[in-house]
Amino acid sequence: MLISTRGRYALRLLIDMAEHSGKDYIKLKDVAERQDISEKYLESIVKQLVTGHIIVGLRGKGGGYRLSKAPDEIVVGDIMRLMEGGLAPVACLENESFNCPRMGMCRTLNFWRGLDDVIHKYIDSYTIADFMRTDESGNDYVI
Amino acid sequence: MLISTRGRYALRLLIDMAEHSGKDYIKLKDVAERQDISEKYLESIVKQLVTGHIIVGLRGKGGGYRLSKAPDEIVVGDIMRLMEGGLAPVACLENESFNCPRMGMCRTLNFWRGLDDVIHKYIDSYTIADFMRTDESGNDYVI
DNA sequence: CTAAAAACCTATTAATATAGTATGTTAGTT
DNA sequence: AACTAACATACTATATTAATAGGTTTTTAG
Repeated sequence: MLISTRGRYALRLLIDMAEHSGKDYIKLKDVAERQDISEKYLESIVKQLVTGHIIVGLRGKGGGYRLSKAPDEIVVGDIMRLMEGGLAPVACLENESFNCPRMGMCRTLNFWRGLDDVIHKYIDSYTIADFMRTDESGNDYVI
Repeated sequence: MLISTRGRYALRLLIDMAEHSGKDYIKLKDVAERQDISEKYLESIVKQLVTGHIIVGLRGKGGGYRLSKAPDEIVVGDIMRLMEGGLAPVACLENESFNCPRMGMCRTLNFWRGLDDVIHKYIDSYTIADFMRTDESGNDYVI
């Protein structure tokens, strides 16, 4: 599994926030309810997004979260890399610490790099805006 | 991690077998040594490849394994799907049993399907022959 | 000024997958 | 008959995932 619940939930959360953004801050409780995701689990996801400067939190009564930039500036690839801590399809590409001794002579390394490329290219071609409802018909489907 | 050691090792094993194939059957012990992979662990991988009709085993002295078809007929995508048991990048696409209740209204499903597509398209564009050494210079690199 | 609300923080846990290891048994060759 | 190599089954340590639990801090509203 390349993408875990953290990445998927983060995406749904951000789309939800983008669609419900107005003057007020958005409460996690509301998102959790609408998206049917455990509020407590969402908290840990949201924390990461705050650290990554994707969203901003405001404490206290009347507080909540808001996006730190426009939906069309939030690249899905950035969210996934943030939430999953990298997105390497194979261990060889994950980090420096792996440091495979076969690196220099490996026949398959470039193949994996190519796979890594197509994945990042794809997810970097989408922003949160691409997932938002474009009309007011109440149509929840993206065709 | 989309691809585990099983998928990676299977690929290296098949490339190794393709390059060392002659009239004799290839012994697992030799592949394990050349590739520096535990022979016992390779056994479990090889078992899956036999079941999947990618390679054929011959018991007894002088036995071993051989490819069941030409290297350029062995598609890497088929190997990965066999070894990893599917290759879904997200749980939603994995199997019928997951059966997400949001399937019908999910805003992100098509995005994940697209990701799934680019992954399969990429790995299906390679065969074992693409990894084999083309000259006799002893050059182990694929540029 | 106090109570409520909401973000923020830290620790724990059940379940599952991964990457092997260990110990055999069966079949076929020399 | 001895040897070899595939084939088979069971076990294990470690890590990750997907949460849950229970609390603390900050801020606004009444």
